[in-house]
Amino acid sequence: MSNLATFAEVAALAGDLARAGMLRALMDGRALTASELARVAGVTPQTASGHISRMATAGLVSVEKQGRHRYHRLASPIVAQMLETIMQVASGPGATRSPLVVGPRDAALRLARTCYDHLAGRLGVALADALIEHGYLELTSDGGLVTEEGVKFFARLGIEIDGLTLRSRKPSARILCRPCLDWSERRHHIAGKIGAAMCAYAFEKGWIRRIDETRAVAITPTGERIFRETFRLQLN
Amino acid sequence: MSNLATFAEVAALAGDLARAGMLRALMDGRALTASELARVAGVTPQTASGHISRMATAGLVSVEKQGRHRYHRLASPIVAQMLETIMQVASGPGATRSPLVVGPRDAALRLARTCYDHLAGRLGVALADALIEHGYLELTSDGGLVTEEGVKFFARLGIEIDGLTLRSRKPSARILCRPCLDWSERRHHIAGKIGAAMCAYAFEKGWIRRIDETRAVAITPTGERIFRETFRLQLN
DNA sequence: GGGATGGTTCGGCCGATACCGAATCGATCA
DNA sequence: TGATCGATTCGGTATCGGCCGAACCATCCC
Repeated sequence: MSNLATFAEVAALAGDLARAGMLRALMDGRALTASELARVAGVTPQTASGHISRMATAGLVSVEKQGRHRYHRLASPIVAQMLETIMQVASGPGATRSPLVVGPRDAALRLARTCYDHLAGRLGVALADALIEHGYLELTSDGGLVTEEGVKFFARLGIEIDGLTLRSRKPSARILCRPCLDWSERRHHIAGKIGAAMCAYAFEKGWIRRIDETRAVAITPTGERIFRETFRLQLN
Repeated sequence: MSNLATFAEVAALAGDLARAGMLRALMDGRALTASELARVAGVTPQTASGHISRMATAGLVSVEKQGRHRYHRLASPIVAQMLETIMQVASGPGATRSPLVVGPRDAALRLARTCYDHLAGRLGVALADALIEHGYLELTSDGGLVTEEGVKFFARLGIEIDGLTLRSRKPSARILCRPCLDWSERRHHIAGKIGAAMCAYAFEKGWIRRIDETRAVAITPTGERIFRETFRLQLN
């Protein structure tokens, strides 16, 4: 087959608790140093170094030297998608719904966070709901579609994709979004190109900002207004 | 998080060579007995039994008792999609393109096979190419779309989805296909609802049939004609 | 019931690997 | 140039988990 050994190797890499922690930390698309990865994984730097080099040779993460630091990030969106998909399976009906104490930081994560390059959490799900509600977007389990009204809506906002405004494309000819199951909400939110573009735009316009360089994001007063008035969504 | 331990558990389950072999064997959507799984994995029945029970409690496979046999299948399409995605990462640029001797059975697999519930191999890729070529289908990395012409084409053939003919649906409102990277061709073929429907239809009409109860399928003379004349594709 | 077949449980062996301490390499800064 | 900090390499230990042999349970058939 497509080399079963390689398949097992990749899965096994994600199957170690320490490495899984590192990969999860990289899920937001940012690059982290080896020591940061060691810290999030709860292991010593030398152990982390070994893990990282294995993941790098397997093509899971890419390394970029910068002075005496080494920045690591997920090698490609495919890897992020793989991790998401494994999460979906792990969150499935078989998963033991452990009550699990929810700390304040976890609460922030549940409210809004980045998921590789797009938005997730209550914000992400509510955004998806609102866009679908108003007929700007349609989602199925297999893919998604921006409607003609959606094209106009995004164009009005000035959201660009691949350097082109949506307006310049044939409306029905492009699939730009992909549903992505949310682990905290267990509902779909918007990934794919449109998801990434919306997320980037929200950061750029100051609607949201990162909390302490984590995956969690806070909604700014401006964002609060925009999300309520323009997107007509209410978080609670 | 969405319980990191559960995530690692799932990945680790796929990360063992014997279990990976079993999962691969189940990828075509059929149900296999414990002994069959033991054989494909190259382990003794008692070892296989342990593997199976672990995968069952984790929600990767489901078990169905039938007399003194136990039939195992992938617990859900999500699991199949996870395996596919891991394959994609494993087939990535980092993968050692081992020349790997190709046996006759492997050759059949490369020509045409099922991939969970849809068609893959040269046939699957050629089919996707032809449908896109004639404007019946559009694919991107994030999803796919059946065009209006495609809707008419499938309706003419009589292919139904979810019990409804495609005709009865609004053309642009449904995304029914999902690209799925082919490990042998390294190109996309058609998964999702439309992929599953086409595959089932091809079996039903006798265009293709299974070879020795494996994933490999043979193209019948009828199928040969249909694929050439109706779908206008040439395999070689 | 007795035999055959599919499947599972138990116990012990053993190889793989995650982990850390200590030492080393490389780059930055005083 | 020495000091510092990030990162890696090496060696040794301990644990985890895959594997099989043997025994046991369940179902079907004669």
